[in-house]
Amino acid sequence: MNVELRHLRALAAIGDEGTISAAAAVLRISQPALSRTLDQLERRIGTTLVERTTRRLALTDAGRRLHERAHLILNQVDDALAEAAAEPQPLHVGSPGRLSVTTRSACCGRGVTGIRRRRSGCTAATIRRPPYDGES
Amino acid sequence: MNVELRHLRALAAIGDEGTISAAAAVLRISQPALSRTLDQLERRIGTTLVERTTRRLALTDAGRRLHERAHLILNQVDDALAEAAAEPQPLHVGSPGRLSVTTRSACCGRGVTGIRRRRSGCTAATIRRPPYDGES
DNA sequence: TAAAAATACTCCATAGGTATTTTAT
DNA sequence: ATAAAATACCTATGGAGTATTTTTA
Repeated sequence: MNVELRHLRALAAIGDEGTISAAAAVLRISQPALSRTLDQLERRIGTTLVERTTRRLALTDAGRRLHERAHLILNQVDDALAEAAAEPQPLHVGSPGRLSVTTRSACCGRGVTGIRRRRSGCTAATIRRPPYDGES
Repeated sequence: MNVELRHLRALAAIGDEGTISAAAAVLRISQPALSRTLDQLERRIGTTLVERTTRRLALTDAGRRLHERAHLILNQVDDALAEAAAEPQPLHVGSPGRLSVTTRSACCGRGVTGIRRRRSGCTAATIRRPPYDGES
C-alpha cells in the first residue's frame, strides 16, 4: 500500500510530542487511530520507527531520520499549497519578478516565507480554505 | 479536508501526461477517479489548477507552480522512505558525516526541471509492488 | 464525428471511533 | 496503581469502479 501525508503527519506529531496519546490529541484523532496509523507506516516501509513500551517511547535511528524528513516535507507541502493558492492573477504590483507576497496564505497566520517550526500549530498541509462555501 | 500525496500524484501525472485519461492510465486508476481527485484538490486549495475543455488541457499558472513542487515533494518522499528503510545500522563505512547514500533514490532519473513529457515513468512515491499481474 | 472530461450511480475498503485489555512503571 | 499502548469490534466516509452523458476541436 501507499504512504500518505497522513502517515508523515503521524510520525511528525509523535516525534514532537513524545507519546502517541499526546500526538493524537494534537492531530485531533483518537489514540488507537494514531497507534494504528503508525504501525501501518512501519509495516509499509518495512522498518521499525518507534521503539515503544507502554511507558517509554523512543524513535529508532530510522525513525529519527524520517521524522526530520517528514517535517521538511510537510512544510514544503504547506508552502507549495500556499503558493499555489496565492492570488490567481497577481496583478504584478511592485517589482516584477518578485513573488508578490499575498496578504497571508492558508493556515497558520504566517505567510509563505517563514518556514520555521512552531510547536503544534497546524501540522502542515492542513490548509483550511478561506470562506469558500458550497461543499460539504 | 486534507490534501494528501494522492492529490500531488494526480497533478504530477496530469501535468506530465497532458490528459487526464493518460494520467489515469499511468496511475492505474480510472479516468473518472482521477478527474474527481483533481477537482477535489482544486476545491481544497481553492484555486483552479488545470484549465480544461474536453479537447485541450492546460495547467494554469498556479497549476504549473504546484506541478513542479509536487514532483519535488514526491521525490523527496521517495528518498525519505528509501533512506528510512535503508539498513538500520549503516555500519558507517566511508567518511563519517557523509550521508550514506542509498543505492539510488526513487524514480524518474532526472530532476525536477524537465517538466516535459516522459510517458509512464513511475510517478514518484507510488511504490508499485513488483510482479503485478492480475488486476483489471 | 470521435476523443476526452464530467456526471451519476454503486460498492467496499479503510480511516476513525468507542470500549476494553494489556503492560511496564 | 496508573498512565500509556495495544487489541477488538463497529461505523461511516470517501475513494474507486462501471456506465453514461456532455462537450469541443
